[in-house]
Amino acid sequence: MGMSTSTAPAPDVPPAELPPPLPEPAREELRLEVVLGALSDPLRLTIVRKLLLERESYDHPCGWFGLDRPKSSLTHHFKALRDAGILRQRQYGLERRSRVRTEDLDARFPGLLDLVAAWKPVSDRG
Amino acid sequence: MGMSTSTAPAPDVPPAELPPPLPEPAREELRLEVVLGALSDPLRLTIVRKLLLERESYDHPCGWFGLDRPKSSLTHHFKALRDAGILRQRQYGLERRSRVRTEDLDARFPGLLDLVAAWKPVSDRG
DNA sequence: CCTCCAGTACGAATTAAGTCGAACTAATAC
DNA sequence: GTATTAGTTCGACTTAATTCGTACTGGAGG
Repeated sequence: MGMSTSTAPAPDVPPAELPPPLPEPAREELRLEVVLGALSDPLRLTIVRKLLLERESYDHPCGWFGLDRPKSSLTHHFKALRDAGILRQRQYGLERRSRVRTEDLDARFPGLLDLVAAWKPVSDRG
Repeated sequence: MGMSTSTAPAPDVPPAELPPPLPEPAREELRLEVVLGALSDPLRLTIVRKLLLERESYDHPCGWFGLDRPKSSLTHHFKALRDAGILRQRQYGLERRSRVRTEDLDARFPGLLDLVAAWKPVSDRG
């Protein structure tokens, strides 16, 4: 824990100064109907759930999800999630990393993210 | 519970035998993405919220909500809510009364209805 | 410089959802 | 029987969302 220096900007755990978040709605601006609408899509549920379940490491770039869709489609869905206030995205060089705005969402819509984390897509219902 | 007769079918508190529910998905068939999609509409949120907050009396017919929309639009939205598994509807003579499937929804998606009950439309924030 | 790479921006095609009028049905009252 | 009433069904229209190809941007490495 005392090992601070300015030598190595680690790629996964960025040092104190992060790139600024891309434009996003403030916590008070979050609207339930918009958030629910953004989450009513299986692909986007997959994205958010995966971020929730595997967030031990830091933010994740768009390709990390292994989604079999063209890039322009992914841009569209990530933007929908960011516009709804569900994801925060930061630019790290070339890649744009995403994380779930858990604090804001838990504050405004408590319990909602638990539902997303518990969700299972149709293909793997047991 | 020994007071059964066939004399007085009360209009608001129907006796033991209710009309059967209109076709609806079973509890196990409820899908989060479908439920969220159905709730991502302000008018439908209004309907469900109103039912949740003023459910002291029994099921409510479509006109009770005082929604300023043509009847065919209301049919559309009530059907969307029923198909998603959010409302249960029963036919009482001419009118079709609705209630929220609170038990099923609380079982499958705990906390979700609390979010709906706490929702406020844009027009009356602040 | 040029190349590679992650992702965006634009635009067009498709698909889905919402809106609503008009005709209809079915229960109740007369 | 007729009239009224609550709600449906159909169909057409409008609007919004999704999908994705192509062209583009902007940083990193040679």
